Amino acid sequence: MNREDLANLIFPSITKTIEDYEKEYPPRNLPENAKVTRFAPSPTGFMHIGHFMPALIDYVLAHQSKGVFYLRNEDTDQTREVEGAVEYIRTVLATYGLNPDEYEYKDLKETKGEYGPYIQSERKEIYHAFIKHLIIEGKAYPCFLTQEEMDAIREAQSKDKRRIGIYGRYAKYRDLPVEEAIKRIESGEKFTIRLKSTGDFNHKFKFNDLAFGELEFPENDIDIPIMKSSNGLPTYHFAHLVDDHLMRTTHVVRGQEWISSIPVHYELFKAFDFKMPKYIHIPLILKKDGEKIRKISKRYDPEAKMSFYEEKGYPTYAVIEAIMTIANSNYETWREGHPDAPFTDFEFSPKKMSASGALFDLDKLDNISKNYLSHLTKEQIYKEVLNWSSKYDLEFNEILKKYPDYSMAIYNIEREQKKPRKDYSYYSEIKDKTWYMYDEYFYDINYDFKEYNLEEVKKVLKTYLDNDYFNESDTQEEWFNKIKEMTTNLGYASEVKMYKEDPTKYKGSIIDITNIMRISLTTLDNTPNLYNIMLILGKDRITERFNRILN
RNA sequence: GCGGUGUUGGUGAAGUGGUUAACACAUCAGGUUUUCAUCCUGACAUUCAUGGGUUCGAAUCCCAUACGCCGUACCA
Repeated sequence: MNREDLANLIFPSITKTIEDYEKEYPPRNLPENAKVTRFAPSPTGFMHIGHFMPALIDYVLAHQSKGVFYLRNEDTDQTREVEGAVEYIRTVLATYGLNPDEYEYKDLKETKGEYGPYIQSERKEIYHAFIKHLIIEGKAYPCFLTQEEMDAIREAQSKDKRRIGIYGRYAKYRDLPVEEAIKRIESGEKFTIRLKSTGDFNHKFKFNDLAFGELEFPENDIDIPIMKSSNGLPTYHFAHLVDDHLMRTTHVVRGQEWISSIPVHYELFKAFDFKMPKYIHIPLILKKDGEKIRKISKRYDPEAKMSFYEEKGYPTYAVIEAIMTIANSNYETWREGHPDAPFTDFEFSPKKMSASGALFDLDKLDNISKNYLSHLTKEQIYKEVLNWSSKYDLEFNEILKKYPDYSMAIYNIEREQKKPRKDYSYYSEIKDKTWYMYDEYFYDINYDFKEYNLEEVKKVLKTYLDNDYFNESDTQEEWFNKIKEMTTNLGYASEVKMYKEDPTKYKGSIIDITNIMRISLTTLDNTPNLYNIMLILGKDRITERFNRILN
């Protein structure tokens, strides 16, 4: 009996060879230097910013080289799989405009691309063919170590301060005679398939990472599992090898946490004599937690999840900008020179990527977002808030639908000018800053007139109404002159300067008068320009709101 | 423990032997304005983790140390 018998025993139905698959998935016919990238998430039901960043880079790289960006579903760990996860990933990608060129959406019964299946659990026989090949070649073997035995090994190694893993003398079954292995398998013993490593831990090799530059590692000498006994699916490492080779991936973009797996991947590719793709390991996104710095976590940091940005209502543009800024240090400078260019025009350079992890700065995001929103038209803002509120604030959504023009007028305050106001950073903030403009929200009001006593407040409001000062056709100057007139009549200084020169001569200044009016109309002492507010509110509302206080 | 990798202000960072150590965010101060936001002006690392060296000259080159982070699963 030989290794071929062993291989046939383990994979009786596998008839295709790796050469068959080579032919089935030939090199892609793409322009020179076109990059083939992939986004390969596990379907765990959420999207972490640490996954989104590589996806964004994948997309940029593929698109600016006229290559291919494909989506691969890495569902080899079915215990972690969550229903609807792929659908969710598709939605997030679509939201940010990162639609893959090749994919497989089971729920939609939609597939695109010639290099599928794009779902790992559907590629089982491909992996098996590759594993079978390895077994025949004597480069992989069945291992009968039980979980308990492995735990014991680990414990002993850790106690003796040795490297942990199944290697050297710990790899008990690597030289098991074929006959023996066959006997055990035939008797129904469980086994995993391990790589028969040929590496020497004391021998180092150099590896070039596009982001980190030259790295040095000891060779892998661990007989890593390549096929799980639990479900016959390959481990990540093996699936990476097979899929990225067959799908003709040219560039693998992934988080820095994978850097330590390079020796394993290096050996795996060597075992088949396949060319390795280029690797771009990207920095981790970190989080400052008090004094400590750690990897951002979905559990403790809401901003780790992409849903956070969606719920809060950050424009996708701003999120992409913020992440690009972290990803490539010269992005901001580029953006200054190309304010209207799509981000895909930016020539992404892995070399310009910082090697150390970056703290994600929400203040910076706010700033980017604020600037972006300030340059939208009132129609655009309205449309976006409408869209956002339709998902996250139905009540507000109803009000917006009821008063489109009115709402747009609010958003337009000091907007159509060279340097527009910057009021909002995200859509959920808009309601917080405009609620008082809507009668629907303007009830059960508690006014806080600060240092102004109610009698004085009433006097001001009454004077304004009695003189019928408000006229909707007044220019801002006319409107203001009337207020000045009232100010003087009531014994206040109509110019702040005058008041400052000699405060004893006046009851206060025009600031006090406008503030009293402002609080009366909005309950707030800081709002956009009062003239604009009043113009939008209109005479009836002004009268009604003033009278509310007078009575 | 072992392996890897990193360390320039509160944050993202530029910088590769000679710079006042860019730029942006944040913060603070002053000014403009009817408040706010905007806007304008200014401040904000004598110092590049620490200690040694090399050099006329170092954040930049070399060595050591410290610390951070990642990995070390039949998870990806």
